[in-house]
Amino acid sequence: MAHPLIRKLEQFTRLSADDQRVLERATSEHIRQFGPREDLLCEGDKPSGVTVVLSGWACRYKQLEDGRSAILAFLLPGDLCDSNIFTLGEMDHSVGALTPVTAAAISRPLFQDLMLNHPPISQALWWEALVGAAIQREWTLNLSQRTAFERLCHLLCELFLRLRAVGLTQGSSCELPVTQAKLAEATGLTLVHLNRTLQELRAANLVVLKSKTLTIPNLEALMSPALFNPNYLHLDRAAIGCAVTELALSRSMDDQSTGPRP
Amino acid sequence: MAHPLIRKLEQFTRLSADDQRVLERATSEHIRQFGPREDLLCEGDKPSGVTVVLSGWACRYKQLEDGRSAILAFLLPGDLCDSNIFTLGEMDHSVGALTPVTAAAISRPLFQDLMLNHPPISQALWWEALVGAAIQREWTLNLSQRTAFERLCHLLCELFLRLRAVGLTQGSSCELPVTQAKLAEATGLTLVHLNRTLQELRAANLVVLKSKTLTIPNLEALMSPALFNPNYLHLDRAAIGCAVTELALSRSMDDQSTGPRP
DNA sequence: CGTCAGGTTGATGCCATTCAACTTAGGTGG
DNA sequence: CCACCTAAGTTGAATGGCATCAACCTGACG
Repeated sequence: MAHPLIRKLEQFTRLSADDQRVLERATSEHIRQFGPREDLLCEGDKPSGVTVVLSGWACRYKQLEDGRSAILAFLLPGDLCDSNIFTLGEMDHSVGALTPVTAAAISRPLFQDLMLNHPPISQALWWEALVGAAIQREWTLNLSQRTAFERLCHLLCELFLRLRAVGLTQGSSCELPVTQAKLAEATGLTLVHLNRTLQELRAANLVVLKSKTLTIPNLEALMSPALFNPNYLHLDRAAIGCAVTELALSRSMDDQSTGPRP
Repeated sequence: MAHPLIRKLEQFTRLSADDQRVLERATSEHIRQFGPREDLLCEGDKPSGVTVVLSGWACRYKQLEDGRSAILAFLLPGDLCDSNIFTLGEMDHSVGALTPVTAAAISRPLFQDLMLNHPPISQALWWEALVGAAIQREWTLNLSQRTAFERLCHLLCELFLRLRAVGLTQGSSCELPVTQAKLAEATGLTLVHLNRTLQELRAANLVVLKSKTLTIPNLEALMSPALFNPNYLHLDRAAIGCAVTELALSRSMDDQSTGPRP
C-alpha cells in the first residue's frame, strides 16, 4: 500500500515524484514501534521530532490531576501527532497507542527543510493542521450540542470517512480496533451509557459492530440522525480527482459485501 | 495602544521593525466595521482574505440544521478568524461579532508574501494556529469532563489570561462584553443553568461580574477548582521576556484596584 | 479450568434541562 | 415625567438524560 502520509497529503494536492521521495526519506529514518497502551508522546515532552503514524491507531488524550481523562482525537495512519511542534515549547497533551503502532519521527533539520524548501509540502502540512483544527471544532460541537445517540453516529461517520480517504475501508466496512471504553472517553459518556447507546444504533440497524469490524450498511442513514455534514473534513479537492475512483471502488465492493441494501 | 496582531504575535517571538511594518501595512488595507450580531464570515464562504480582529469581541460558532448552535471559540483583538484559509476551500463554520468589531482583511497576494518572504511572520502565524488548536482541545476536555462549575471557572480563567497577554486587562479586572446567553453557548449549558452556576461563582467570591466588567479577586482561587493548567496557551516564551513587565504591571495595578487580597 | 479483559444489564439518584413566570435596566415616544 | 417596550438577568418546579454502583455474562488464553 502507498505510504500513508503521502496518501493523506494527496487528499489536498498532488505531490510531485520528487516531493514524494523527500517525504518518504523523511519518514524512514527513525521508525519506532509501540504497544497498545504505550505513549508515543507525553504532556510536557520537549520536541525531538515530528511524529507520524504509519500504521495502527493512536489517540490524543488529556488527563486532569484528579484522574478524569478524555480522548481528544483519534490518530489514524498518515496523521501527524505533533504538527510543527518545534514552534511550540512542549506538548500540552499526550498521545497514546490504541493498537500496535508504527510511527516515524522526522528530525528537526529534516522538518525545517520540508517547511522551507518544499512549498507544496509545507502547504500540505498547513492543510493537515487546519483540518485537524476543524475536526477538533466539530468535536466541540458534538459534545456541546449533540445527544449521546447523535454523538456516536457522528463519530462513527467521521472515522469511516477518514479511513476511506486513506484507503483503509473495505466496501462499507472498516476496522474499529478500539474498546467501548475508549469510545466512551471520546464521546464524553460513561462506558455503561456508551454501551447502551451502541445497542440503540444496532437496534436501529445503523451499524454492525463485531470483533473490531464496523459495518455501516447505509452511510446516509447513519449521517442523517447526527446531522452530519462532511464539509469540515475538507476532502473536497480530493473529491475532484481521487474520490471518483475511490467512490467507484467503494461502491463496487459494497456489492460484494454481506449486507445488501434497498 | 500597540497594534493587537503584532502584540499577539510578539507573545511568541520578537518581530523586527521591518516585520512589524509589513504586518501593519498588511492589516490596514481593507478595514471593516461590524455591528453586534453581524457575521464577519459565514459557513461556506470562499476565502477572499484573511480576517484579523483589531478591536471588539467575536466568536466562532456553528449551527446544526435544527437550530441548535454552539460557540466554539472567542476571538479577541489580535486573533485571526480564518488562519490561512486559502489552503482550505471554504469556511466550515461562521464567525460573528459579539460587540462592535473592527476587522482587517489581508488579501491573498499580501498574505502569500507574508508566508513566503517573511519567515519570522510565517513562523508566528504557525504558532497562532497551533495555539488556537490547543485551545480548541482544551475546550473539548472542558465539555467532556468538567462540571458546569468547573467549566465556567476554566473559561473565565482562559479569557482573562488571553486578554492580559494582549494588554487588555486592568489589574485584576477586564471587560466581559458578552451576555450570559453567549457564555451558555460556549460552555454547552442552558442559559438558566449558566445563570445559576454564575451565582455559585459569585457566592464563592471567585468573581465579581457587573455591567460587563469581570473582576477576579484571586486568580489562583479561580484556577484551582477548574484544575486550570495554563500550559495550553503556550505563553511561556513570552514569559521569559515580556511577561515579567506584564506581570509587574498587573501586580502594581492590582494594588490600586478595589479588592485587596491576603 | 481459572483468570482476566471486554461487554452487558438493572436499580437508583443527581445534574442539568425544560417550561414558565417574574424582575430589572435601558431606551423611546407620547 | 410616565407608559411602554425590549433585552438581559433571575427564580421555581417538574422532568429526563446520563452517571454511578454493582453484578453478571462471554470469550480468549495459558
